[in-house]
Amino acid sequence: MVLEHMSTDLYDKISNLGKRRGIIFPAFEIYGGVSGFFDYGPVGALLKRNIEDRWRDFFVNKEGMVELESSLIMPSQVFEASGHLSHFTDIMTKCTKCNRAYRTDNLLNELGIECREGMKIDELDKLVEENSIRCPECGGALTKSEPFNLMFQVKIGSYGGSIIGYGRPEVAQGQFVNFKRIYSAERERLPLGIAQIGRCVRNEIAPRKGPIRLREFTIIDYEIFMDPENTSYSRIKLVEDQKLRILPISEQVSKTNKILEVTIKEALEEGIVKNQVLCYFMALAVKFLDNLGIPSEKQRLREQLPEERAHYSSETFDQEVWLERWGWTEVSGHAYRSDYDLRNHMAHSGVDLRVYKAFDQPKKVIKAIVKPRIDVLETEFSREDAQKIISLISKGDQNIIERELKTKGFYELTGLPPIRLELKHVEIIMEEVIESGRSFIPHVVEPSFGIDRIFYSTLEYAFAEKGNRMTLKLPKEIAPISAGIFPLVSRDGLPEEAKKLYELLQDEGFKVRYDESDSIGRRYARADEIGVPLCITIDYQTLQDKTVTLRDINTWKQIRNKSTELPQLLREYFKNRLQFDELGKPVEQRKNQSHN
RNA sequence: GCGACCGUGGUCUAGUCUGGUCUAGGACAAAGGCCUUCCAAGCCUUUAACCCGUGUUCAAAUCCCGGCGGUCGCACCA
Repeated sequence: MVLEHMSTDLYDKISNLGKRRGIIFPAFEIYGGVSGFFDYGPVGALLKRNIEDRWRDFFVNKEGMVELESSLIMPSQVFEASGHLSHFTDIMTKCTKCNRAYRTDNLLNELGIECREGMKIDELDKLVEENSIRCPECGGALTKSEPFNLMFQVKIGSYGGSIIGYGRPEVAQGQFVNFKRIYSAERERLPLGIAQIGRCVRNEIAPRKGPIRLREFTIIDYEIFMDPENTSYSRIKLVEDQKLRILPISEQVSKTNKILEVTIKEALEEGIVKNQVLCYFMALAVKFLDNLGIPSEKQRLREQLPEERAHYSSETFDQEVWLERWGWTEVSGHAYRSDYDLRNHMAHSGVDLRVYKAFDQPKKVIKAIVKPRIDVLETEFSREDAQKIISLISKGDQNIIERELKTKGFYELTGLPPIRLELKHVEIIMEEVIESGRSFIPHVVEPSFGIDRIFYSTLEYAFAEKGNRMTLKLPKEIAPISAGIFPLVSRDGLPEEAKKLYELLQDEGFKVRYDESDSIGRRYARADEIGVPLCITIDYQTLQDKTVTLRDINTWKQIRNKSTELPQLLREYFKNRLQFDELGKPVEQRKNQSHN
């Protein structure tokens, strides 16, 4: 989608506002800036924190789940196990003539030369040479390939013997490496959701699109560990009828791109979404953004095409939001990660990360015991090989060996070379044992949110203009400042009275701002720009009866009530138990008399 | 990383083609004061910019080169 911006668009307006009011702006501006880095100013930091707290409330507190805060820098072993070291490293080649850079494997694939995943640099270069491949753009010769890693590498420790670490490109690995500890601290329950809000770094080649694609950003990764044999989520009953807007693979392949509007119940029944847990949290994600003021009709859940999905994931959806300049933009991803991560950490660390779950009742299980017949083996194989075979049998899954021998008549032992084990080589004894439970690696459903993108989307949907005035119509729950406290004029004791109320509300835990400079209208306008939902004005009547006026950011309506009532009333108002109109008696709109 | 276009106070811009009249003009914003009984009123004062670095020239915001940054397109975004 190509959008022409002859005039300033929403992004321009928001980046101006962001700079002027200390919301969000490019980092290191005094040194010319570095692309891919943005800083949050005083107002932005508050808003971002409120959005994160909102997320906590939705996904952690209300779901009875837990939170983790793990290290940003992790040793290389973590990323060897997670696959990031191989997958986040692109092997690139450059044209010596026009300087264009290519991923060597992509270049080969495009030219119909097959190369398998994880090929070494030498092997790729050899293919380039053998097929005498040159720059597809200008025909120039290509350089030797070099690895380009999207992860920031750091040396841990300063003297010799330091170890290599990386800045995490996602926070999720923290949950996996700490799984065992948290699982036991949380009394060994499944499903167990472990959330983490944290900074991540990726050394992107060419970050663009303002705060949409950053080199340092905040991610919320939420790992929901569950028993693969029980992937139901009881709370789904509560939201069955919620509508989801889904763009399935089929609609993308056929290029019709029609968004299906289905209830959660239908989505699951019709297999549009296969995993119940995944579906539940996607629905919650839609609700969450809706709660931030991003209407659900401006969102969609796009199913990732098989080629864009991670190889271990059987289904992945992106939650996308419509942004004026960039169209549909991913703000969260929802992936079924199977047991991939824990399995790999288990293999690399050697630590058993399986969980044990007792059966309701101990079960009688028929177990096969495969006993090698040493006499037969030794006549057919050398003594050494026979020993190897015996060892391999004992390490293998006896039930599987038994089943294969009985159905196929042989079982292939994975030695080098593979050895064909036949029924005559063993004696099979079926034994009845009592098992009280089973061990397994939990499977994981991962909703993952890009907070900076959600932050920007929230601003875009809150932004409103009235004449030459701008207003951030943020939901009051996430407003950076809850109320502005203004004396109508800066004399006659009104400032003193206003400051009393300011301190009272501060003491009561509200985020409030006091302002007495310029006309009252100008102060309202300033407050509107940073999304202050309520402006409280102290006027001459306050001096007589202690009542103040409250003005609503959206309607400009005013009501009047006693200032001593405010802490209680505001608390209810910000919890959404009271509407603005219920905060006091309406005030007639006044005309400005002084300016006539 | 490649290509095109672009970079002037806090924000938006005029000026760049055709070097000097620009120690840079305007609008809005901001700070201080006066005034002020409800939606950016008015008056006074103040702050404040040519992205960075070379070069060409008597003279550079303006022209050349390099860097950094931005937008768009391509590529990248397991």
